[in-house]
Amino acid sequence: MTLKSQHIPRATIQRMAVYIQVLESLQRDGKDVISSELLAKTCSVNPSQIRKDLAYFGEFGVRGVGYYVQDLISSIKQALGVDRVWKTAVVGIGNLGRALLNHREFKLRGFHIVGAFDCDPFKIGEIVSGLEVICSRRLKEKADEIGIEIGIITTPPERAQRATNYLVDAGVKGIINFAPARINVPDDVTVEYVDFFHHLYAVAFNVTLNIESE
Amino acid sequence: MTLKSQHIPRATIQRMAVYIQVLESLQRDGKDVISSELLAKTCSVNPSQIRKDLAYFGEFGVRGVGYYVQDLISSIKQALGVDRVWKTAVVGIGNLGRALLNHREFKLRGFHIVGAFDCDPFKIGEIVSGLEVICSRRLKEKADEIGIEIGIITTPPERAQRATNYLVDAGVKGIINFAPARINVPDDVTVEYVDFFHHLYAVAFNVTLNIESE
DNA sequence: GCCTGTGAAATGGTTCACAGCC
DNA sequence: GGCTGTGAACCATTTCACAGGC
Repeated sequence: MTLKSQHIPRATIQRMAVYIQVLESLQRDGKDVISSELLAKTCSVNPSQIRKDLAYFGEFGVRGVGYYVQDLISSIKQALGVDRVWKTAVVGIGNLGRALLNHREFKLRGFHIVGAFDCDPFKIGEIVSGLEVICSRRLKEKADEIGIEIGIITTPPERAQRATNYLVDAGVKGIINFAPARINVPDDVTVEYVDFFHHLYAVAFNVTLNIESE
Repeated sequence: MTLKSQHIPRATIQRMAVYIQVLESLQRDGKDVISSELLAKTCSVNPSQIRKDLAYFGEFGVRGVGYYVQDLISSIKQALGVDRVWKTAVVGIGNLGRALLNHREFKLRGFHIVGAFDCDPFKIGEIVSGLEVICSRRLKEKADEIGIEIGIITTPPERAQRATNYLVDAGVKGIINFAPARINVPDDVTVEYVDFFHHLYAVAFNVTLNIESE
C-alpha cells in the first residue's frame, strides 16, 4: 500500500469524499478521463489543490492525459479505506435512528448496520429493519459476538456520553455522533459530529452578512 | 451592531455553532459563568482560540471573571444572525424531506418551514406536517407571496441543480444541500453541503490509519 | 490574583510555477 | 503540447505570551 506516513490534513480527507462524489457522478455520465482543472471547477477548488491532495496517497494520474475516472475512484476508496465492508451499529432508536436503519445507501456504500441498541425497555425486542433492538448495556457482549467497528449515536444529547461509554467499552474505535452534545473519548477513538443546525447557522450568518453589506 | 468588517474565517463560524451547543448545555445545568479554559476543554480547542473567535464579534467577557453563560449565548446568536426567525422551504419531499418537515427542533431554533415543494404530480397537493406540497415550478410565485430566505434541498442528486435554479430564481440567498451532488450558484448565494457519508468516510479513514500503525 | 483581549510568533495549508513525463 | 507531480513562496489560522482590567 502506498502509505506516505506523513500527516494528512483533515481538510484533505473532507475533499477526498467530495472527489468521490463528483467522480461517481462523472462515471454515471460515461466520462472516462478527467483533468485536475475540470474536476477542480466542479468541486470549487484550485487544481493544484486536487493534485496535492491526491499526491498524499500516490500517483494516480497520467501526465499529459489526466486521471482515469474509474481507476481514480478505486484508488481514492482504497486510500480512504472504504473499499471494504465496515460493521456499524446504531445506538438510540428514535426517529433518526430508525431512518438510518432503513436507509439502503448504507449497505451500498459498504457500511453494514449489524446492531441496533437502545436503553428504553419498551423498544428492546422490537424488530427495526430486520434487526432486533438490544439493550445498550449489552453492547459489549454483542460486540464481542458480532464485531462492531463504527458506532452511530442517535440518542438525545443527555444520553450521548453514556452511549459513547458503551461503545468505547466494546472496543469501537470510530464514532459518528448525531446527538447535539460533545462527547469524551480516549485518544485512539475518532469522533465525527453531524449536526445540520451548525450548517443552518453558517448559512444564516452568511446571508446576514450579505444583506448588511448592501 | 459590533461589526468588525474584517474577514471572519469559516472555521470560526463552525466553532461558534459548537460554542452555542455547549453553552446551552451548561445553561441547562445551571452554570452562570464559564472561563475560556473550561469552555475550551469541553469543545476540544485551545482557550486562545475561543477568545480570538469571540473577539471577531465584540468583547463579551469580563477580565478576571470569565463569560456570563446566558449573555454569551445571546451575544453569539446575535452575532451569527440566528436571534430571529428565518423563513425556510424544503424542496424534495421524499423520506428525508418529510423527516425534516416533522422535526420540531427547526421551529424552536427559529427556522420556520413555510414551504414544501416537489415536482412529482403524485405528491403535489398532499399535506405534510400541515403544509401543502406545491409544484417546484411554482417556487418563485410562492416565494413572492410568502417570502423564502433559506432553501433546503432534499431531492435525488440528479434533480439538485434544477431545485437550486428554482430557489435562485426565487431570490433565495442561502441553501442547505442534502443531495449528494455539487450545485452551481451565483456568487451572492451561500451553499452548505450536508452529507454524512463524508463523515463516515473520515471515520473509516482514521480507524484504518490507527489499525495500520499498531 | 485571575482571566480576558490582542499583537507577535509559529504553525499549517494553499497556490504558484515549473520540471518531468506521456 | 498538455497535464501531472512537487518544491518553494505565499497566505491564513492557530498558539503563545503578556498587557489590560475586574
